[in-house]
Amino acid sequence: MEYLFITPTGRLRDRWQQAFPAAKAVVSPADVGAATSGTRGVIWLDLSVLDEQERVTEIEAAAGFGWPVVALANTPSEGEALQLMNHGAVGYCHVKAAPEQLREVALVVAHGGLWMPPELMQRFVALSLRVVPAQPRIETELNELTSRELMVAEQVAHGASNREIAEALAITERTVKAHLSAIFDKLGVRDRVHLALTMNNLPTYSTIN
Amino acid sequence: MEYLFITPTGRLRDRWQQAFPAAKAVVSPADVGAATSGTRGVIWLDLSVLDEQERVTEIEAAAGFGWPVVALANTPSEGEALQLMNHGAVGYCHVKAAPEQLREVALVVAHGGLWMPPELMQRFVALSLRVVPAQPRIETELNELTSRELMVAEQVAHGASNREIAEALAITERTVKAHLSAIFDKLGVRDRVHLALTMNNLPTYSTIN
DNA sequence: TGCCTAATTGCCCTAAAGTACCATGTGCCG
DNA sequence: CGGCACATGGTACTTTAGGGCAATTAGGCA
Repeated sequence: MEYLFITPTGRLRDRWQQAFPAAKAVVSPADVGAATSGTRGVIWLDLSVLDEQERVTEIEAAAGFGWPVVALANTPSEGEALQLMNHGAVGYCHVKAAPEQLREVALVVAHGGLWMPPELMQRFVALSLRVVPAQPRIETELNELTSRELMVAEQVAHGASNREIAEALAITERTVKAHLSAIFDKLGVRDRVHLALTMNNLPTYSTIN
Repeated sequence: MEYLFITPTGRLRDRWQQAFPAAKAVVSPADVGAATSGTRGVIWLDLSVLDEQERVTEIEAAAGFGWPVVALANTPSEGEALQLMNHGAVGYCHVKAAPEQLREVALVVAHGGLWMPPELMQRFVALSLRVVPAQPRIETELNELTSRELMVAEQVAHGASNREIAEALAITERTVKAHLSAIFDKLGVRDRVHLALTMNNLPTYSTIN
C-alpha cells in the first residue's frame, strides 16, 4: 500500500510521515503517475492553498488515477466536503489530523469505505434523506393525515402562506386554518415553521432542546 | 473484535460464519449485551423479515450499544439505506454478500467509516449535493448579515419564535423583530418560514413558482 | 470631535396566524 | 338507516409577526 500526498509545498508534514513512514509527496496531480509504483494506494490532497475552482480540478485529476482520494481541509465545512466527494473524494479530514487518525482513514478508504468527521457524517446522511423519495420517521405520522391535510402540509413545506394555499386548493383561508390545526395536532408540531422544517426532515428548536 | 449478528432465526448463515469464524448470533437487539464480552465489535442486523417500523427501532436499539451497526438488506434500496443510516447504521449491504465483502465492510465500519455498495455511495453523494450545491447562494448573502443578525437567523432556521430568540439573546422581542426586518431585506426573503427554508438550503414556494 | 454603523428599544398599528365553538353537506360502512 | 370521518366554512377572539417612526448608546474612524 502506497501513500502519496499532493501538497503545494512538495514536502511531507511531520504527522504524515509519522502516520506512513513510506509516504511520498508531490506538488501536483500530474506527478502522481511518476511517483507511484504499486497497484494499491491512497492519495491525499492538501487543499490548504487552493481556491474553490482548483480544489475541484485537482480532486478530479487525482481521482482519475484510480486510487481512493482523501481531501485534507484547513477548515472543514459541510459544503466543501460534499462538493469534493461529489468530484471523487472518498475521504475528508483535517490537514492537522493526528497520525493514528490518518491511518484509520487510510484503512477505511482503502477498503471501499467513506470517511469524514463523525459530525459531518451525521449531517451528510440527514441531508441526503431530504432528497430521497422513500422517506423517514415523519412518513409514519404523515400517513395519519387525510389527503386534503397532506396537500396543505406540502404547501407549507415550501413556505406558502394560508392565502396562497387557499387559492391553490380553491378553498377558504378559514378552511386552510382548520386543516392546519388538524395537522399541527397530528404531527405534534406547534406552528407552520416547525411543520415546514419537519416536512423537510430537519431538526427543530424543540427537537434540539 | 467481535462480530454479532442479530437475525430472527437466531442462526448464523454459512457466509457469515465463513467471514467471521468466531461470530455469534442473537435474535434481538436486547440480547446484545449478554452475548458480548469485549469492548470492540461490529453488530450486523438482518432486516429480512422486519417491516419498516421494526427496522428503525431495531437499528436504533442496536446502535445504542455503541458498536458500529451494519444493516443487511434483502433488496437494497437507496431510500432504505439512507433511512437506516439516519437512524444509526454506518454500513449497508446485501444479506447474501460474500464473506470477503463482509470482512471489508467490517474493517471499514470498525474504523469509523461508512460503507455501502459503490453505486449507492455515488448516488448518495450526488443527492446530497443537490441539497448543498457548494452553498454559494446563501453563503454569500449570509456574509452580508451582521453577527447579531446571523444569530437571529440561525435561531429562526431551527424554528424558534421571536420570544424564544429574545430570551436566548437576552434582548427584547422588539429588537428581534428589528433584526429580522434587516435579515429579510438583505436575504430577500419575505417571512420567517422562507428564511428557515433558505437557511437550510431548501427551495421555497417563490423559488419554485 | 463629529460622523457612521450596529445594536437596542419604545409606542403604535396592521396583518397574519392560530384557536374555540359550532354548523352543514357528503360519502361510506355496519 | 344511523353513525362517523372528512371537508368545508361562519363568527369571534387571542396571539404572533412584521413594520413605521423615533430615540439612545457604544465603538470605530477620519
